[in-house]
Amino acid sequence: MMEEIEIPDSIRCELEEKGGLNGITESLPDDQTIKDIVLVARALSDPVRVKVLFALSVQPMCVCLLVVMTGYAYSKMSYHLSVLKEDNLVYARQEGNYLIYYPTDLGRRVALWIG
Amino acid sequence: MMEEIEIPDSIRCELEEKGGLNGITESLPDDQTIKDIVLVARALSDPVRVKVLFALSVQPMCVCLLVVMTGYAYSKMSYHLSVLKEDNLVYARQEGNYLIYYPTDLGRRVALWIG
DNA sequence: CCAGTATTTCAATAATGGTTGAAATTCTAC
DNA sequence: GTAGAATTTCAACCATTATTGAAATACTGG
Repeated sequence: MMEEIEIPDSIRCELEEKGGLNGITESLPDDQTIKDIVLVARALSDPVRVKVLFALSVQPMCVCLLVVMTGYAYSKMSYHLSVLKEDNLVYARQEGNYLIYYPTDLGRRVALWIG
Repeated sequence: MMEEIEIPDSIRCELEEKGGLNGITESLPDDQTIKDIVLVARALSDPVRVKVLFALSVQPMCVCLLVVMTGYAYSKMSYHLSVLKEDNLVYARQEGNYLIYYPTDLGRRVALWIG
């Protein structure tokens, strides 16, 4: 994959100093890292999920509290929790009749991070 | 909005120390902040956009280079650039026949941030 | 003004993600 | 084991996002 391609002079110069397109490509995060970033980004791409992640970082909660907090129906909340869970930002522990959701380490870091 | 709701003891106690649901709700980021987070997250929720943002943070480029770098068609790349642009992570300047894309300050910060 | 190159826009389609309400699951307390 | 509460799952539907190829735009050099 070579640069036999017309590009403006202003760029050609800088680009060659950096090892051309190949040089730049090699300096980028690897595919797995990018995948991980995308997963977290997708989990945060809905306002209720961001809110829930922040809230759980302050205080672990059962679903019934999250339902009251957001005004969402159980099934809707459950869907959004499943997205957060799949992407490893929260996890749940059963306690009696209740499921209590907690942020994972990653979830806590992300919440701090963007807060 | 009150906590006249059944919740497990293990939570009730901690929760009340934190001012109940209302206390927690008030400690969360405001709606505008959450909206901003969601915008950035949506922009990063596709691998090619993440890659492009990183690459531009190393070296501003015309679209033709991004097309070579990714193997994407122009129209596809153009679409993804428009998403990054709308969400204020990149901007473009015309130079002769070329459009050169640069990261915005926000874009640069985000790239550092998640790198 | 003409031809050519770089890029965007558009409309149609495909894919993914979110919402809904009802039914299923899992636990508890009697 | 039955009844009841908390939560998830499911299928159907709606909404948003991504892909495609063709046509439009905007610039350059002659």
